[in-house]
Parts: sequence; C-alpha cells; structure tokens
Amino acid sequence: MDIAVERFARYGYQNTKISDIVNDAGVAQGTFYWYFKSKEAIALEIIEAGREDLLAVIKRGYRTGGGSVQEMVQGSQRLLADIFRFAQEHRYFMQLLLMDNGEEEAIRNAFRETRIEMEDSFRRNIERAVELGMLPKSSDIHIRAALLMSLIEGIVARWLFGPTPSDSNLPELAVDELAAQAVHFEFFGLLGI
Amino acid sequence: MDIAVERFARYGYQNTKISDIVNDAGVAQGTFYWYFKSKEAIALEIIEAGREDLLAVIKRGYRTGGGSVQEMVQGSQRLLADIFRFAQEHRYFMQLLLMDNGEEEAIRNAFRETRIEMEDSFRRNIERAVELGMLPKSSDIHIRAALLMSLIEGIVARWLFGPTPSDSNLPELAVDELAAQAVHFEFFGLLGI
Amino acid sequence: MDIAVERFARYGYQNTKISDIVNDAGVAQGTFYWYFKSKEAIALEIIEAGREDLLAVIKRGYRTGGGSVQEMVQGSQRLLADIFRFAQEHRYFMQLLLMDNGEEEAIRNAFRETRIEMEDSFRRNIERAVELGMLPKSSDIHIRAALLMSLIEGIVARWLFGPTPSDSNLPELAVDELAAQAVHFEFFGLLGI
Amino acid sequence: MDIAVERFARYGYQNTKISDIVNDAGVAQGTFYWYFKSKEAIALEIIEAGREDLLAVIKRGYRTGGGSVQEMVQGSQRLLADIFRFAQEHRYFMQLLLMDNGEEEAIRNAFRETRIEMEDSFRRNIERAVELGMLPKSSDIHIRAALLMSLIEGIVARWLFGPTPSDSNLPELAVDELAAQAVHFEFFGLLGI
DNA sequence: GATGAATGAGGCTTCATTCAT
DNA sequence: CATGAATGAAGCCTCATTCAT
Repeated sequence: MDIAVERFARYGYQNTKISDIVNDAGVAQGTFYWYFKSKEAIALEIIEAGREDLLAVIKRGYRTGGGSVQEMVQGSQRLLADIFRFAQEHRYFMQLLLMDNGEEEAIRNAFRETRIEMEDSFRRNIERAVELGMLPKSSDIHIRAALLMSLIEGIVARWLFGPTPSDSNLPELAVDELAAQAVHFEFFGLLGI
Repeated sequence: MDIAVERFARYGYQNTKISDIVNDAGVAQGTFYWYFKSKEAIALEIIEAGREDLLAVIKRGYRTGGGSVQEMVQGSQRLLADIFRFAQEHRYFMQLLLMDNGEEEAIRNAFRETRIEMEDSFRRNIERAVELGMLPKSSDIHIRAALLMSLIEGIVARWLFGPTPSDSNLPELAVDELAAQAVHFEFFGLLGI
Repeated sequence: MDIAVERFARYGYQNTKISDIVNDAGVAQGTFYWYFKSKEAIALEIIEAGREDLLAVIKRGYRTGGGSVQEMVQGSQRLLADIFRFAQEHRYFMQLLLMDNGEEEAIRNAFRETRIEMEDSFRRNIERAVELGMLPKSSDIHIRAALLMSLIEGIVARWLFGPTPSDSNLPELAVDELAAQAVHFEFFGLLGI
Repeated sequence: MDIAVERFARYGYQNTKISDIVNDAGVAQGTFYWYFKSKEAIALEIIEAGREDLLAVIKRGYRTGGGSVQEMVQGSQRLLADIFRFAQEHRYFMQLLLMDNGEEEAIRNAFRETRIEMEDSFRRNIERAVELGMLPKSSDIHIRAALLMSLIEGIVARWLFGPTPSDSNLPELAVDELAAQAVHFEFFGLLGI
C-alpha cells in the first residue's frame, strides 16, 4: 500500500500499472491479487486508512472549551498545526486527497466523502464557537466552513506540492509558522492587525 | 471543443474517448484528426482558450487606483463577482481548471500555469495595495496571495460543483452575494465585523 | 464467422483465442472488435445464423398432407435426408449444436433453444400424423418426439463426428441410405419388417 | 471427487476452479495436490470410477439366453431400467458422460471411450439376438447399435437434465415407465402396436 | 475536407500449480 | 499429511491513431 500510494500520487492512478507496483514490491503479479481484489480495491483501502488517521487527528484537536478569543485562536492554531504535520507525514495520501479528483467514480467518491467529513468537523467547530459567543453570528455557517476548508486545502497543497513562485518561501515554512499565518488570515483576514 | 470540454469535465479526460466526442459531434472518427493533432492537442487548445478569457476578466477587473479601504473592498468584490460570473458561464472549463489535476503531464502543466498566472495577478494586486498603505505590510506576500487564491478556488468549486451539505444554501447563492461573503472573509476573517 | 465456427467446433470455444481467429483471418486483433462486440457475441451470431438456416430446412420439409402410411414414411425420409444434407454442409455448426454443451451460459442456452425448436417441429409433425390417424395414439407425444430427436441427434453425431468402430460403414453412408435406415428404425423399430 | 463431479456437471469443467473444490471440501489448496496430480487427473479418476460402475450394470443386465420375443423385450426393458436407475443415482457423472463434450482432449476421449464401450455392449447384444433368430438380419449391425445408443442417451439426458416442454411429463416418469416406453420404441418404432 | 475501417500495443485479471513450512 | 502464500503465463478487450478512398 505504501508503494501504491506513492505511485498513485506521483504518476496518477491510471498511469500506475499493477506491474509497476509489484515490481517495486518485488513480488509477482499474481501476489497482488492475493491481497487485493483489484486495482480499485487497493486504492479504496488506502483512502480508508488515510481517512481514519486524518479524522482522528482532527477529532483529537478539538479542545474548544470556551475561554477567551485568544485561547480560541491558539486552539485553532494548534489544530491547524496538527493537520499540517499529518499532511507532511502522509504527503502522498494528502496529495491524492487534495489533488486527485480522479477519473474513477468510486475512488473520487471516497476522497470526496473524506473531505466532506473534514469540512463537517470544521463546521461543528465554528458552530460551537458561535454558540459560545466567541464568533459573530452569521447567516450561513456552511459558507464559513467552506471558506475555512478552502483555505486549508489550498495552503497545504501549495506548501507541499507546489508550484510556488521562486521567490516565495512557502515551501520552506515550518509547520508552526504556516499555522500561524493561516490562523491569522482565518480570523482577521487581509486587514487584520 | 465545446463537446470535448464538457465530456472532459463530466467524465474525465481519460474516460472520454475520441469516439465519444465525434459521436456527439456527429462526425467521423477521422475528421477529429483533421482538426486536432491528438487527444492531448484538443485539451491543450481548450485550456489555452479558457486561460486567455479568464485572465482577460481578471485584468479588466483591476481598477485599484488608490482610495479608501471601503473602495478597495468594493473593487475586490467587483473583481470576485466578475470571476464568479465567468466561472458560471464557463463551468466546464472551470471544473477542469479547479478540479482536474489530471494524469497527463502536459495537461496538468497547462492548467497549473493558468492558475499560477491567476495567483500572480492577485499577488500584484495585494502588493499594490500594500504600497498604497491600504493593507498592512506582511512578511510574505506570496502566502497572502496563496491564501486568497485558495479561498477563491475552493469556494467556486463548492459553489458550482458541490458537493454541499443539504442544509447549505451555497449552491443557490447569487454571484453578488457570494462575492460579498468571500470578500468579507478575505479582508476581515472569521472575526471581522 | 466461418473461421470462428470451425475453430470452435474443432478445438472448443474456450480453447479458441481471439488471436487464433484473427490470425487465420489475416486481420489485426482490434479489427475483430470492430465487427463483434465480444467473443461471446460472435458465438451467438454464429448460432443465430445456423438456427435460422436449420429451422428453414425443417420447415420446408413439412409436406405432410395426409395420405398413405407409405407416403408418410417417404415424407419423413425426405425430411431426414434434408436435415442430414444440411448437417453435412454445415458440419461445424452441427458439431457445436449437437456436441457442445458448452460452459458459457448464454451460448449453451442459445444452442439449447435451437434444439428445443427442432424437437418442437418434430412433435408437431407427430401430432398431425396422429390426428390424421396415420400414427397410433400415445399417452405422451413429447416422449415420442424426444425419442425421435434423440435418434436424429445421435445418428448425425456418429455419422459425421464419430467415433465409430473400424468395421462400421456408418461414416461412409450416403445421405439417402442413412435416411432410409433411420426412418426405418423410426417407424418400425428393431423388429420392423 | 463427489464435490468435483457435481461442480463439473453443474458449472462445467473449465468453470470449476480448484479453489472452488477445496473450499467446498474445507481443505487447503495445496491439499488437493496431495491427492490428485492435477485438475485433469481428478476428472479422469472420476470418469474411470463411473465407467466401471456403469459397465458393470450393463454387463450384469445381460441375461439373453434365447427364448421368445416377449422374453427378449422383457430382458431389454430390465436392462434399460437398470441403466436408468444407475443414471438417476449417478446423475452428475451421467450428465458429464452424456453432455460434456468438453474442451479437454484427454477428458473428452475418456468419456468417448466409455460411450464406445457402452455402445459395443449393445451391439453384441443385438448380434446375439440376430444369431438366435430373434431379430431380423440387417446389413449394418453398427447402425442399429448406434440408433439404440442414441435413443438411450437422448432420452436419459432429457429425462434427467431437461429441458422439457412444460406440458411434458417426461421428467416425472418413473424408471420402469420410461424403460417401457423406450423399449417399445426400440423394438416397434412409432408405428409399432 | 470527410469517412470509417483497420491497426496493435498494452493492461487488468484469472487460476492451475508449486513449495517452504 | 496439510497449509496457504506465491507464482507467472496467458487472454480478452480498449482505444488513440492511421490511412486508403
């Protein structure tokens, strides 16, 4: 699965031949089919495993127990840092999750659902913060969650998978710096102090 | 090209057969090759045409001639509205641009460059605003541009191509409402008044 | 289709590779799929064509307009001779029809139905003869038809496709001789005059 | 072997995987190869066992010690009944014997030889009856045997393995009734009293 | 310009058989 | 005797591209 996820991310699902995977793995073609029902099956297993790990990270990051705005911002920054760290450690999975709007129905859906669950977590987070009076009420919580999720997806994709202009230091940013910048934008926007 | 871009967007590049395109077009298979050198060639032509149109919209939107913060915000909102309108009218091209990180090297690069140019436009916009003292100085302009671009890409993708939760009214939002929400988040973040 | 039917009959459906057929035909592998949807499809087309021809022969052979027993026997002999001649001229199709209780569901059914139609024709023939008083009434017309059909199938299979003992002259028998022998057994049995 | 013969008969030799057989048997794949050299080997063993049993039945049935025509008919009916009973009790083997003109050379030949031996037994029977003056002389004893064998094969196949028209009572016939009908046709034909 | 038949390389999957334990 | 993981050859089918007309 490690070999497969890397190849899927680097060269694409369709461009990855079973023969590539088994060659890398040093086993025979038939051996693949002892462990996986099909090419699609291994992709779905990869997604499922990644999904669980990622959602666990997000779930663990929820420590919104009320408190000051500053504490909320710090909490958010911690969560983003966790997510970014996860992305760094599972870069091939994240590349697929963020960038592969693949051509295979089932696979696309599996990724899609993972992202929906992720966005949902953020939405619940925002909701709670609104209830606690830490964030202003807004007509559509969903749009805020969508904007936040867009932010995270986009910034991670650019951070890890480029491309970035040559004079940008984004790729070299440490996890905590990136989280600081992102969370700042998240709460204060371009105009924020 | 209209037929092809729709099929590419709906079913994917690899899942679109030349025979599908020509069937829809009502011509023979060989005819395709009179007009396009290859399957890749038509994709690249599609991208090139879309790229020009899109960048023209963005270029036209630049009317930042200094002024108050409010004017800047209004200008930005106008630009976003223009972009959203373009996306609405060229939904298949936008779907490919935003969601197809395809498997074909050349095609992926063509999309990628278009997005880089787009992001670059935003970066220059921000730079100018900083120079004019309308936005606070920041260590990395690129990151701000990346965050802004992420915002726009993510929100357009969700707005037009879903999926969105059933209780979200995002898909029904009018161009101007969406632009208002996005620009508000852009400048003030979640906490913004 | 001629090439395919021969290979199917000689070596079996499963043992016949598409590459065998196209090699014999002197065309490329892909060309096969321009004319036939699949390997199964060509088999079904072969069966359909053979079925129509065969049933046409049987239908044409019905000239039972009443008359003496001798005329009935002669009519039956003519019909059998027609069938045997057809079998001789379509030996590969007949070999499949009579001997291939193949492994492919759809193909087996297609052959099966053809044989059912054939047996049905014989049953109607017998029925008419009984109505005309030319044959004794019998509890089960179906069994008589089954016995008659068995006779024809078995004798044709042995005549054309062997194996026969070395001292049997069955394979060398002319169509009319074979028909005479078969019809004699049909009407009079082993004890018949 | 019981499991294998059933699967071979129901789904075909080629459609039966070794893994199917061992799964049904509740043993491991490798175990199969401790008992049988190959897939073909088990098929040949199945055929050999069935062949011996079947020929024993036929041999036992020979009690033609001269006598009246009526006694001859009764003897024949007893033999057919024995064969039909055997077929009923070994339906999967019989299905293969009668209907599987399989694709595997060796297997096809093994079945073929069994049927030749069977037909040979009938031929010797007829010969003796002719010598004893109980049956009329005929130019070709082989053809008579072939016709008789065809009769038996065809009627057993239809009786046990269908298909039969819905208004036929053939499938419900008891062994003795079937034997009576068949032997009647055998000796007297369609016209026989 | 247009047609559509022909090409052929390439990939996923199956499954009988082997073999180390 | 038994296990079950591993092997790898083989075949059906797809589809971008070509080309004679």
